[in-house]
Amino acid sequence: MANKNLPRPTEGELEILQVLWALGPASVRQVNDALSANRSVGYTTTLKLMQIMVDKGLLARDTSERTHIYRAVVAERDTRQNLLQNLVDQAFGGSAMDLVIQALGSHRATPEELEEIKALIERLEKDE
Amino acid sequence: MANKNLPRPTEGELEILQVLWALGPASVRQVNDALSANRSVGYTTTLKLMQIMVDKGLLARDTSERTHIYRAVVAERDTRQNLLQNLVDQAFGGSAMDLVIQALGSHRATPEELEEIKALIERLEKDE
DNA sequence: TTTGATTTACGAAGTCCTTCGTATATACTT
DNA sequence: AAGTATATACGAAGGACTTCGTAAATCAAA
Repeated sequence: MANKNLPRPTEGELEILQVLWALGPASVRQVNDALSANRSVGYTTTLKLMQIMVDKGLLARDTSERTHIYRAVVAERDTRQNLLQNLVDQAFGGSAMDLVIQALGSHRATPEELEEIKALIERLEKDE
Repeated sequence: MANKNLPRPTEGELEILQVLWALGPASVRQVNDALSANRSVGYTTTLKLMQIMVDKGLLARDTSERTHIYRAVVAERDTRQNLLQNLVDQAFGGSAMDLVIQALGSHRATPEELEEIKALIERLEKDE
């Protein structure tokens, strides 16, 4: 029975998760190549971080071949949810709606996005 | 001209900022008492953290009396904005609207809040 | 086969964050 | 005045995070 009380990923770990969410299961080499497209990072740095993430339970790996294949254990949506909840609690006094209002007010949204949000609100109001 | 490139506050620093935003300028004793209402924290721990925050430019202090009085240099709204932007960049691929949609969909909102958000959207649509 | 490339494992350095003990100075109380 | 309480300053320990060097094993190429 897997323990689902996984730790919140750090910034560096989040970068690796993004890559694995995009690529699916991948080797250290593949992840490091993807990270290297954005910034300079040593191969063993990426390796070490991914090994630590396995220890933490954030990643799992297949070691049946010489080149180990890693995959994300945590889902992107769940991770986003945890980080969101964390920010709401820490900086918005627990009010997710305060966060929504500030995000809406300070970031440019396209008309399509605004329509999508309106539709979502309609649905929420019906559920009440 | 003050340099406004202030660092992102840590979790512990954010707790102290919340207190100072609520109380206004206050002593270490007052801040520590407020923090102690929620969790056990030593007086010198709070003192040290607040001194570090002065070094970083997050707080300013009046040392004209024996008991120094500290105040937040950064505004609550600006800090929220920075943390929000950070989360959007790190976990939502830069899309603030993806964040809004996830927050709306996964947190309970009161009808009043939904009305407020709808009104905000109406205003945004007129500005387009 | 020998050489070079790739991969994993291990450990250690450096930084940042949190926490607290101790020393020193100042104010208050009796 | 003596002793107690309160405040600041300083340093250091411990943990977490990031980074990388080096060693050992495996594979590929000359």
